[in-house]
Amino acid sequence: MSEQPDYSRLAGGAALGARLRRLSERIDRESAQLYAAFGIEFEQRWFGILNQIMRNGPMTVGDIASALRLTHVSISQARRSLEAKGFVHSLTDGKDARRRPIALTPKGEALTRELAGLWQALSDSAAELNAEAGDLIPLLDRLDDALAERSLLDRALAHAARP
Amino acid sequence: MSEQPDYSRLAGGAALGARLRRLSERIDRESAQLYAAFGIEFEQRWFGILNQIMRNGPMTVGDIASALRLTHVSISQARRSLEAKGFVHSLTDGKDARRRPIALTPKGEALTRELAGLWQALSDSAAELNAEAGDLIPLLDRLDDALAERSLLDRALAHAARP
DNA sequence: ACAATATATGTAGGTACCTACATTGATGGC
DNA sequence: GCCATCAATGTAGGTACCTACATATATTGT
Repeated sequence: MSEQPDYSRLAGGAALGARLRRLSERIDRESAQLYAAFGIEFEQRWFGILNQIMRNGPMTVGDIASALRLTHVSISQARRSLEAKGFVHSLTDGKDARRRPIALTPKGEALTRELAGLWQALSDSAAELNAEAGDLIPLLDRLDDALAERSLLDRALAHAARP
Repeated sequence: MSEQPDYSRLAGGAALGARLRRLSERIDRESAQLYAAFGIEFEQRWFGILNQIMRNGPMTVGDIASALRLTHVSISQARRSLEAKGFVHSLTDGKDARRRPIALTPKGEALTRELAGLWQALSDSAAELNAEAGDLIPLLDRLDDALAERSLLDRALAHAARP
């Protein structure tokens, strides 16, 4: 079984989703390995949330979800695990009892300080990869825009109607 | 909560994994919606496997895994569900009893014929998106190459060592 | 005032992958 | 010939998301 070609690569557009997934899996996995190498118990899905709270102070589930363009469910689930580990706690909003803003605990603040170097290293490495790939990121922006303009589903329905 | 900016986009390299994941989730999800819209019970993860068998005839789990650059485990799990639905069946290899090549059943062949139009529509739509994004795919190739050259983990460890 | 509706959050269960480990069968050295 | 090792596949359990649905609280119309 010597060196088979990469068919997802050959397939072009047909495998676009698979390729994006494969790359994101790899990046998430290697990020996890980096934390493990330093003996830090950290889940990559926490990154966006902690990053938001560090920038903006306590934020609600809904606000974090729309900032990160994820569902509120993902944020809610991540909060539960962050809370279980003691890195965040929930505040109460005097005006609206439905809102329970997420805030860092002292332990959470210590974690963000401990991780600052690794986050910088990951960010630098990603920037390096982006440069070696010929500045991929602006094209991801444009793909986001193209999908916002017209969804893949809409496009595919149109193509399927008049093939 | 009017129109928040997309922070994963603003974050540049730091959120590269998250962005790739978000895009792949979206593409997978909308593909699933397309199949559902036509009342066809099809899981997107089956695509690469059926595509390989259609091109090459019966293939083993291991060969499909290396062609698609996925683990044998993913292929093995997908086989189980494809087999349960009656779309594929397992052959025996006279020379090596460990190998159990996966082959299409007549029902599986009928499925591939039924889906040919939708697959073409998805492929055309992805090509259209790729063009609107400024020809993203060659840059994904280069990102794959850059990671093969030196992993994100290696790079991040180096950056972390001398910040 | 209060029902109808909208918003914030949560739970259950699903998806497409993964790592770690187990099992079975082939193969090479002695 | 047979044991050690390697190769092909499978199982258990995990990850970072998701949709569909449920609950609690606020807001709006009459």
